[in-house]
Amino acid sequence: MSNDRSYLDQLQDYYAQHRILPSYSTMAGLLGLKSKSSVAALVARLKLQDFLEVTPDKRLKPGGRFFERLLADSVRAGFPSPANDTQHDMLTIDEYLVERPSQTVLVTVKGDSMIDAGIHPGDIVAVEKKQSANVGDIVVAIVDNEFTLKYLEREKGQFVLRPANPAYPIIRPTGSLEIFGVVVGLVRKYK
Amino acid sequence: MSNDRSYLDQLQDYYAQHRILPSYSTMAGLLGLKSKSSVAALVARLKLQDFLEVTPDKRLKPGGRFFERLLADSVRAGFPSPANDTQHDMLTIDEYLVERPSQTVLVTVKGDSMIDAGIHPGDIVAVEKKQSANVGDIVVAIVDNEFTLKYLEREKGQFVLRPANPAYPIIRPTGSLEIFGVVVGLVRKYK
DNA sequence: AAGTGTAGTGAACGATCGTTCGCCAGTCAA
DNA sequence: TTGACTGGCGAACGATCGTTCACTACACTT
Repeated sequence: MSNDRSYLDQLQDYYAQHRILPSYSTMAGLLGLKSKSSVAALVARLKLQDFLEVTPDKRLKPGGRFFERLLADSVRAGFPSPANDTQHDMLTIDEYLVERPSQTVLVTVKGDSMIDAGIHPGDIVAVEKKQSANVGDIVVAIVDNEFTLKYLEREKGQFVLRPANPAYPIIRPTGSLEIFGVVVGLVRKYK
Repeated sequence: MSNDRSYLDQLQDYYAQHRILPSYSTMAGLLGLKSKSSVAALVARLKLQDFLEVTPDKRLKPGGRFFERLLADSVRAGFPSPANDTQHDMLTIDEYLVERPSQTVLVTVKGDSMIDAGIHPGDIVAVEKKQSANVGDIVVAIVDNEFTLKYLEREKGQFVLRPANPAYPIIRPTGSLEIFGVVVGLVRKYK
């Protein structure tokens, strides 16, 4: 039923507060239902719509569509136009950017060698640590014992590091190229 | 023990995958521990360090520091530094970027009118809602009932909206200028 | 060598979990 | 009016949960 929508809303609120899903009985209390079996039925319905899933060990977890926000939320927030392109299926920026926390490090950008890629000095990039990268990726390589942020490109069968700034030279590493990780995200704070 | 750190890493990875915390027994399997009581002890330790908390109904949930990320120095801090002490710089992206959550909205950038400011289409800007802004700020204004992302400038005593792209014209609003909010942050996800 | 503290083990226990089933009330179409 | 459908209720059930406790193994002190 369409009532499921408001139930889902409350679940989303709970999740936003606690970052986990409640048990069936606390769900019942939360949603105003008086029986766990009602909750079970609701959960079954939400699972069918991909709002909820279960882990391999049968624990309840948010599904693919769980983080969809209602258009009404935006409208309520005072948006003048019903532009759906302002929608975000996102709760926190961290979870949006970082998929493998244990392998991810934040690095403050120094210098303007990647300025044409929209990466400014002072920006913070999220770097996922791994040795392999694809051509075209923005990578953090280790050159002269320092982090270097560049495009990874291939030139005559060799990997090179290309800055996004014509004032800087392409770096052609002698011997092997030590790659620290791949840039998966960027964060900039203004003011 | 410093081993707790690697346990926490695995917990964070699990959470990033599933968006929930596992039960003690699946934790044991995940971490290579053979007893739930080991997990209980670990959880108790992590709770003391504010990495984990419990909800009012005694469910385990991520704590305040659960989403902290390592902020590496540009000079080779030696990320694989295993035993290096606990005192690394930590940063929580959301707290870093969003200071007033209730007043802040995320908006996806459309068009390339701010490209020279390093704001690309598809990027997400964090907008703090308020009517007042300073000259030089990047603001979200409402023009013709649509959002517009531009620099706020002053020209002959009048406010104007200046794009960061020579291909676009400066917008000189007729009458008053309606400002939706000020851009306080930018987020970009690669790949 | 004895003592102290710190993970980790393994078993037991009551509490809580999510499931299941029968039943009820309202809605809607035939 | 009947019958099918839907959402919710309440109770019962076995499975799993997290806790607790006694014990082992190892690393440091002193």
